[in-house]
Formats: sequence, C-alpha cells, structure tokens
Amino acid sequence: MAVDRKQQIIDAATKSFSLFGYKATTMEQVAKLANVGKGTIYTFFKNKEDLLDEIISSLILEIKEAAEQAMDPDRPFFENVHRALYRISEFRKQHQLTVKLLQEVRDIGTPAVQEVMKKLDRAIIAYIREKIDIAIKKGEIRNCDAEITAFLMLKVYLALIVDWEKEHEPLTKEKIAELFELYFLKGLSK
Amino acid sequence: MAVDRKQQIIDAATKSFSLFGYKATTMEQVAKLANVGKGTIYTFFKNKEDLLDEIISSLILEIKEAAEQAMDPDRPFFENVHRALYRISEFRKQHQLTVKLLQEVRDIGTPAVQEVMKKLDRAIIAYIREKIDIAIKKGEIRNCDAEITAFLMLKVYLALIVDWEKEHEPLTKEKIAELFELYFLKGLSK
DNA sequence: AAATGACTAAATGGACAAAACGGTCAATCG
DNA sequence: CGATTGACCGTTTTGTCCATTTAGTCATTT
Repeated sequence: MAVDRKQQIIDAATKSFSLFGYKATTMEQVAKLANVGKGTIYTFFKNKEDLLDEIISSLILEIKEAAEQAMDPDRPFFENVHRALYRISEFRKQHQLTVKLLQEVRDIGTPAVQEVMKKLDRAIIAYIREKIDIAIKKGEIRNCDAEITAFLMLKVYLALIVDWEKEHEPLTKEKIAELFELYFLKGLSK
Repeated sequence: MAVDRKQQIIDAATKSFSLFGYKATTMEQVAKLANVGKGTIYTFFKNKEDLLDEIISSLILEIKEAAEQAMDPDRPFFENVHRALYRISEFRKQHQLTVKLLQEVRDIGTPAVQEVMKKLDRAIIAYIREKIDIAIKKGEIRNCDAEITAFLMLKVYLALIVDWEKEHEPLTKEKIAELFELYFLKGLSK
C-alpha cells in the first residue's frame, strides 16, 4: 500500500500523547495529525485505550532492546543488571511519552494511563527477573526469590533516582552503582 | 484546671481527622466535639494546619516509643532494625489516623497532609539513621552512608509491605525479616 | 471493500449563585 | 480581668445549570 495507515495513526497518537497527554488528546486530533478520517482509527483499534495500549506494548519492546544493548555478556551479572536498570531509567527520563504519562498519573490519575504504566512496570520486572533466574542457574548469585528480587531492585532503583532527589542532591550514576552493589551484592555485614 | 481544654481539642481533632480526614473535618466540628467554642481552638493553635502538625508531632513521639519498645538491646543490630521497622509499619496500619491521612494524600493530595506525612517519614528515617550510626560506630555493620541506608531501608520495607500486596499475596512477617536480612545484611553474593 | 465524517449519547467545563469554610474579634462570662 | 465564645467577614468550595466537546457508530461515498 502507498501509505501504512495504521502506522500513521500510531505515529500521530504517540506524538499527541507525548505532547498533550492521553486525556487531552482527542481522537479527532489524532485523525487529523494522521491524515485519516476518525472512523479509520476504529478499523485498526478497538478504542482510545487500545490505541494507547498498542503504543505502550511497542515501547516495552524498545525498552527491552535498549536494556539488552546496555549489557555486556562478558561482564559480571551485577554490573549488567545495574547497566540495564540505569539504561531503563534513562530511557524513561528521556522519552517524552513516558515522562508525560507519568506526569498525567501523578497530576490527574487517568485510570487508563495508570493501568498502562503498571503494565510497563510489570514488563520491566519480568525482564529483570529473567536475568536473575539465569544468574541463579549459572550460580552467579545466591539462590533467592527472583520475582521479589526483581521487584525490589526496580523499587530501590527508582527510589534512588526519583525519590531521593525530592529531598537531597541527586546521586551520580557511579554513586548509584556503588550503592546498588553494596546493598544487593555485598550486604552490610562485615 | 477541671478540664484540659487543649487536650480536649486535640482528642476531638484526632478523632475527626481519623474518621473523616483532614479536609473533610471542619473547625466547627472539632469545636463541637471538644465542647468548646470555635474561638478557643485558636487560643491554642495558630490555625488548622498547626493543629494537625501538633497531633502528628506527638504521633511521632508515640511511634518512636513503640519502636524503642520493640527492640531488645541484647539482640544484634539487624534484628532490632527489623523489629523497629516492623513495629512502625504495624503502628501505621493500625492507627486510624495514619491510614486515613495516607488515603487522603493518595486520593485528594491535600497539601497540608502531604507536608505532614513527609515530616513523619523524615522522622522515621532520622530515627533509623541514629540506630545505623550507632551500629557503624560499634563496628556491627560495614561503614556506609547512614542517611541513604535509612532512606532505603524504609523504602524497601514499605515496598514489601504496601506495594507488594497490590499485585501479590501478602508476605508474612517472617518472610519479610528473612528478605530484609538477605538483601541488606548478607547480599546476594555467594 | 476500505475509508469517511455527520451523527448521537455521554462526559466535560464554564458561569454563576448558594452554602460552607477558616479565621477574627467585640461582646460575654466566671 | 483574663478566658471563652459565637456572630460575623472575606474567601473558597459546592451544586446546578447549560453549552460545548468527546468517544464511538454507521449510513454513505470512494
């Protein structure tokens, strides 16, 4: 076909969601930006929520790819997890779409956006979990509940990057790596 | 004096804040509950916010006492930190006031309540920090940034208790203690 | 067969009046 | 006379319209 209408719509919606947020984006706006009739959107997507969902699904793939690229198979497990998590959080910070949607969850709490952000978190946790499972099998780390560990790793990461800055000076990338290793790898025991 | 008017007011306000939240509580309501005129409140408290602030300040003292009681000087540092944090989180869960106010922050985001909850968090972190500082001095744990460690310990605790339950079965007290020790004390290295 | 935009029911937001609110202070009370 | 009070004030919040906008449909067009 001359033009991929579905891709046009996705591009237009991504742009508008990034710029104005989910709630403030109207389907007519998306249609205009995509140069299609409003009805056409509904031949590809069940509804507005489904449109956002598909966009986030491909964003998840993008994030996974970015994380995968940040890792180096020759390096130890822990450095790689740090690299992956750091890359993921950088990705979040740099991508207009995630920034805008996180802002929308904070400020308005749009249910559809909340749902989709949970999905993103779950995907990241599942990804880290895979890495942990492999590391356990390889004997690189102590045996542990991979799901809880992945969950906590993400929490600690976001706490160090997002929450810490609310009341203190931001931590450098190196400091974060150091802290991450201290708490998760070495532990506080002497 | 026959009746402690200030205490009456504090009791009435605590009850009303616990039952209806900060925003939904009117000063007239507090006055009625306390059996005083509305003006009397303002002879003891600068304004509504100040009233909440005093209540939280004494709550902080209560929490510290509860934590102190939960600890046992004969036990190792780590067990005590776990006991203290667990006691604090139980305290939060059981106290209607904190439950209601946390709910209000989530649902409405009342600025005054947000502020006072931050203060509560800061107090808990400062308390844990003291314990960490002592443990470092005594050589019970590795040298580390006590402020960041206290911050992370609280984060991890709340994550395990509050956030984990949102998508999984709640963890038992024993499991939490075990996890806490695993990540913070031992680390994942073999 | 694919694409469209006029159409509809439902949701939203702005304008405005009424009610409720936090905080003050002159009058009252003990 | 100092402690206490509730009527009072300016402001904010709430409720209620109604006009506009919106997501989603579907008969019509391409």
